[in-house]
Amino acid sequence: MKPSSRVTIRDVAVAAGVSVATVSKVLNARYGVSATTSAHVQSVIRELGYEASLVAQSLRNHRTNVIGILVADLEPFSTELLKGAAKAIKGTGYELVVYSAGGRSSDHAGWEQRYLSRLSGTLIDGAVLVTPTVVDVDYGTAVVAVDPHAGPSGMPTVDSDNLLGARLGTQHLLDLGHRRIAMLSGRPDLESAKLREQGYTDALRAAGVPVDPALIQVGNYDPDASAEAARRLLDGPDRPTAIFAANDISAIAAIEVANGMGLRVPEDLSVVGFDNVPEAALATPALTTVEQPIHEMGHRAIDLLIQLMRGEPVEQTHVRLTTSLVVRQSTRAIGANA
Amino acid sequence: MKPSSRVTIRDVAVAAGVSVATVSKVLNARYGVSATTSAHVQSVIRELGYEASLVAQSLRNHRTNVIGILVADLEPFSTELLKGAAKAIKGTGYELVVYSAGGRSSDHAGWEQRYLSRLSGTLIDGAVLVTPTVVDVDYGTAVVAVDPHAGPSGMPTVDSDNLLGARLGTQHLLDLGHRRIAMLSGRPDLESAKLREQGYTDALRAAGVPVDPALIQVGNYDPDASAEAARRLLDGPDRPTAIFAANDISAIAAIEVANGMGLRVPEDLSVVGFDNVPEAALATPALTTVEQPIHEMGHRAIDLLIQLMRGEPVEQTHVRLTTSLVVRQSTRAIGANA
DNA sequence: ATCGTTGTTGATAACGTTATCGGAAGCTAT
DNA sequence: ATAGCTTCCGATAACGTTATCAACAACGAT
Repeated sequence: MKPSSRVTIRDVAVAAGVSVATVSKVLNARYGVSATTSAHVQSVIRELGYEASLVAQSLRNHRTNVIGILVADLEPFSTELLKGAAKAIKGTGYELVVYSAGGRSSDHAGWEQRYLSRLSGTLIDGAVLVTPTVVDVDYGTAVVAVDPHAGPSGMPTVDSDNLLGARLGTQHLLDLGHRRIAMLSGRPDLESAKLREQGYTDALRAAGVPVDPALIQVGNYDPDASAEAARRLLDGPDRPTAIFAANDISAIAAIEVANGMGLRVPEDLSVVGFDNVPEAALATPALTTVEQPIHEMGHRAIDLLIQLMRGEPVEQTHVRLTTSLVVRQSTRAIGANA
Repeated sequence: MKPSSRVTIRDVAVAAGVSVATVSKVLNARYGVSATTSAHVQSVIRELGYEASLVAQSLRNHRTNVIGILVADLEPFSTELLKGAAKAIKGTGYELVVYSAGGRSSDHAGWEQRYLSRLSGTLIDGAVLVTPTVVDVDYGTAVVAVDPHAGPSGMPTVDSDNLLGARLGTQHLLDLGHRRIAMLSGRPDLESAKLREQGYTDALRAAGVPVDPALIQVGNYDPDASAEAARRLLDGPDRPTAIFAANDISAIAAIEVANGMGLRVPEDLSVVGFDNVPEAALATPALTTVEQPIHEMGHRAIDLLIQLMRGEPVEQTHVRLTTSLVVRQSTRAIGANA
């Protein structure tokens, strides 16, 4: 009745009256143990509820059967990705560990490098990095980057067609008759943000609508910064009639700001987001947005990683999935009445 | 140019021309290293990109600063819980590890026991168990159970008021005039499922509506089993006009079955779910459901766990949060036309 | 009787890290 | 000059596990 400390392999050995080496052999079904001892040891293992320490195992054996998913934070995008990854990992025999330092990541770029150094070689056999900032390094382990900040490079990546998606989102607003369309852009240092902004300007130019730099404000993919940027956009004299936001979180923040200023969405202002996280559908009004197939991105990242870990040849190391428009209630034709 | 293997503390020591002990002292800011050596070692550390192995550290020091969240699978409920937990952990200095064996858990009950044995003592200082089946054991580590299968017992727990929630959901259907209300129940071995079923029967009895055992079918919290159960319910001659499902996944499965049979929701059949995961709002029609404050459950679980780990006195070891009804589009007054 | 073979078991090193302890060197006070 | 003190550094054990190798017994074959 004092199971206060872990039961180790040594406890099992003592209880069974054998050496730790023998217990280890039984555990790993190694040759060289008599049937009777094996049975006895197994019963002791069950009795004590012994389970080998993952940590000690992985320090000794450099192969664990664990895949790590390294995220800066557990926000909607990364948790959706987890669902897809979890589905992909079923039946593969691998286990999944998600690691997050919980927001401490903002202290410095290169968090993924630190996490990876801390975990790779021991604990995990391979890793999926979610929106990493550094991808040009040669890590020791098998690694796949999802939505990397610098775009596809040497490292295997999975991302989606940000350029197309931004064109679709902007075109949707153009089709509804909007001409003063603002952009709530993402973090300027990230490839995805650049592409989304470029898709926006491309669509405007193709439609013959001049691009007004004053209508592009940085929201940094962040709710607070986006709220401020939205305030700047909506406060001016010549207010835009629509906002294309670089992600759903920014779009939702913009809607809140608009409501606070007495503007109704979509009657007075149309808003389009990007990502299609579940929260987009929960917003009021439900958000029209550009969908990234996040589940599939997680699934494909795991598939690709497992191929790499097994040393199998991979047909393509850069997987790009398509994006599409999801129309909900936050957009409306200009001038249309309720 | 051969960073194929991990850079260890030994590599740093050699490169800096000191012993591993000294490097360790520098890393941990221990007393007994001159300022000049310390600076030199630190520069070498930066240069090599060295980061201490979490595994080796935790094997040696039994205190890591890592909290584990152990889940059977990464489905909507547990991922929502993660978001709340992630918020709670910010600024506490703890890191977060989510562990899942990826569906392998179904092979045997007691997965939480195995996971915990595998990780506790090493790697994690404390754990949050999500819907564990066994809670009466005295684990060695600090542990908090969320939504435990057997209801609150000796172990600290966080759950929500399932009984009240089920009454609310059923009452909503009664208020809409429904009398033949079916129940798609959960896994019979789980406390939460029992309470939800009891809330359903309580509400019916209080309204003077007889409970028909044929209208209670086991959906097991599982989409496939729920689809079958829904088929049984809707196939009969005296079809129910409403279904109260034990969770959102079951409810969504039921809606799909109804659609497949040519029944429209909510015109021909009203459906109420339980949980209010984001997927509920994404369903068509958007699901009326009983909300559990899942984010807050995750937050409170982490708060409680950290208190326990720090040995602080806790006011209450069993936290129960309230549930509430969220009305969306999947329910309608009986006989009402579109 | 001796040898080799087979079957079974245990002692030990190693994985990467940190805490403990002892020792070397430089200094001050006698 | 020597004793004592301080400062700095390195050797080593230990955490829990597994692979390697040696030891040992029993046995049949020569």
